[in-house]
Amino acid sequence: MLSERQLFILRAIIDDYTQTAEAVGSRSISKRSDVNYSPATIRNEMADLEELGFLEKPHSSSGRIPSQKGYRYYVDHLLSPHHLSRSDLVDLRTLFAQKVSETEEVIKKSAHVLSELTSYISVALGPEAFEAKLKHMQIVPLNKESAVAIMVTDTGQVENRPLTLPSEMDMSELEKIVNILNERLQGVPLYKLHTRLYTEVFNVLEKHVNNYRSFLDSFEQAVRSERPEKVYYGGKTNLLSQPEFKDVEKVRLLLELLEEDDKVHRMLSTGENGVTVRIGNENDVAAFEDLSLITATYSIAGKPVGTVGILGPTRMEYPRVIGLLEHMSKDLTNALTDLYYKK
Amino acid sequence: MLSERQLFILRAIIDDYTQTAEAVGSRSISKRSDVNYSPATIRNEMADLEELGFLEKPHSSSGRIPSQKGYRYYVDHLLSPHHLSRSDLVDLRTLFAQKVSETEEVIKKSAHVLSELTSYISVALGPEAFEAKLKHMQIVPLNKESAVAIMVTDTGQVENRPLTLPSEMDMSELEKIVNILNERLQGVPLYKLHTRLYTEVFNVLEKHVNNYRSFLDSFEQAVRSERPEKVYYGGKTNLLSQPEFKDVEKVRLLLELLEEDDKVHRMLSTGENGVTVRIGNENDVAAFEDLSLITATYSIAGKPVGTVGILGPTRMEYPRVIGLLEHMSKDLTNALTDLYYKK
DNA sequence: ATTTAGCACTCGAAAGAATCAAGTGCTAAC
DNA sequence: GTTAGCACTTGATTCTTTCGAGTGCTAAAT
Repeated sequence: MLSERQLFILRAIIDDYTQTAEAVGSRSISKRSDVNYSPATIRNEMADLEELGFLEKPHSSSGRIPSQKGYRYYVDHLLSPHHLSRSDLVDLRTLFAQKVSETEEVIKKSAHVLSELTSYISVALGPEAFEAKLKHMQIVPLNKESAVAIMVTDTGQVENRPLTLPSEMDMSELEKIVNILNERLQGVPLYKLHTRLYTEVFNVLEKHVNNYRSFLDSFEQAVRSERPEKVYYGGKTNLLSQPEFKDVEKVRLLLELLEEDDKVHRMLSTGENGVTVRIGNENDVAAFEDLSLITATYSIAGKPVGTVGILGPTRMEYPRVIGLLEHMSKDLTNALTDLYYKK
Repeated sequence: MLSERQLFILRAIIDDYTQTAEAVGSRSISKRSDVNYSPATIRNEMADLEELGFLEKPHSSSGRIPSQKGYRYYVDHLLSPHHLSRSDLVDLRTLFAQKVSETEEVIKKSAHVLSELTSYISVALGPEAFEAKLKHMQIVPLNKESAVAIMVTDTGQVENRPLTLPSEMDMSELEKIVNILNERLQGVPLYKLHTRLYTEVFNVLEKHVNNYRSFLDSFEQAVRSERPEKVYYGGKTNLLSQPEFKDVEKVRLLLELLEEDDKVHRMLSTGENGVTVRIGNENDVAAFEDLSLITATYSIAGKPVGTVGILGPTRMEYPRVIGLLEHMSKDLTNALTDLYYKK
């Protein structure tokens, strides 16, 4: 068990290092006005903390920096529930004071504000259209051969897919098909559409439409084609000002990773609900070695649908970032739920 | 006027520097098998070329590098119409051999292929939906208050905007409105929609619909809200491997600029048709000082609608990149024209 | 039994000096 | 007009030196 004083010193070192990015020496802590121990005493404690794995030394005669274990302890045990500063609150409030009219826009803006506020990189996953249910379907023919299928979900998202029409299909027939599709598929989640097509629609179509076979094939393909999930970033360049990225090679590795949306997507959608903190190697990605990722989920009508997060150096301002994300997550949940379920 | 030999030397220096990124000395040129002059002779010519402004020296005792004027001369006068290498052609052909089914996807892929092929950054502007004409309009109500307006253009693009419904509007009325809108607005370019609304639709709506006023207001706003144009990038991190970007600060400036889509958009949409080469400062952007931007436009049915480009170091492989872009521009034009206008 | 002053020691960062290699410009010879 | 020869310039690299911040340990003070 760590003594009161050890806790104090650990916290002091993390706070200091968070700001300066330089190893913290015993003297600089001892000089703080709320400290009455001599540098020597503090050195002894530091040596103990190092032995316990909470601190480490970049080289043998330097000050200490927190280890990953140190940060972990700090986040798990030393973090008082953080109250956001007045100005942070104001910034968040103005964001959500604007009339929210479209999901994508809100997510983008949230990511932007988060990165502005923190000077770190923010990431956001849009709400998964996938689970949403079909509200209305429309097929608009463009010419004899091609058309666009449009699907509107109950959450107001619009998906559109190009479609090839069988050569001998006339307008009235197409209209009939659309009616049948709407009748049979309303309320079906998008990801189930293509299976339902055969169980629900096939035989009805068979009865009423001549050329149903080739149409159905092309339609099924259009419906099936999965959209890769979108990842939104804010302030991708912010980290470049941080001293841990003075090396271009590191920058390249990180930015290359961030361009692979699917990897990032997998990393963010952990399934866990609420705020999650992953420090350094806990991310299982080499490029994140000295980065931490903090994520929070947001929901629509009680169902978690997306994630916002902050990617910063391991020495990031945990309390503030966690506070911000908690708050942002709540605001997003409210705004989106309002948007789709207001009566 | 430059002598035959001067032209040869200028070209040799540019070709060499393009590959090595190191100042070129007289000896290394003289050693080439197709050269019979001694280093001293070449030094004399180099001194003349420098005086004329085509070459410069990083420092007094180093070899020469091409100046911006040198590159400009090279591009304008020294470039033989470039034939693409077999492997480049193959890569492009396989890209367009796949069935093209959606605009955005094609543009994205094109950008990706370009950056892969060149190891530079590729940029692409999607086709402007703005000029396209309305083919069909649909309004899908989500609940009592909100709806989504969907506009399909004759080029197959789908735009959707959220909409607030007046509180006392029933379904039959909405249907009537949609019919009127379609009847009156079909064939109108999207960017003219909101003006036409008042000249064409206002008085008809007045006659047939009770609650037309507040609906029209909200609809007009939805239609007016301009979508910021999208810019697609490929290989944003490619340049980081180039020696001109060993300095993180430069990287930051560039990447920050690239995040401002509107600026990039303006830079790319010059109005000029065909292939354009802008070298270094010709771009009027500080961050592009040692970068060149080569762009080419692509068209749908003869009308230029978008741009693809390559951003690389000034010492880029001009002939190859120009060849690639010319080719890509033609392929894109064909693919997209096919997509929308095939009979 | 803690705490602290004192001091030798360690190590990286910064500054300076020495060396090297590539390349030039100029002069004089071909 | 061309070229060999040579003194000279300059950035890059490597090695030293110096400096300062900080440690660990011992012994004295509380």
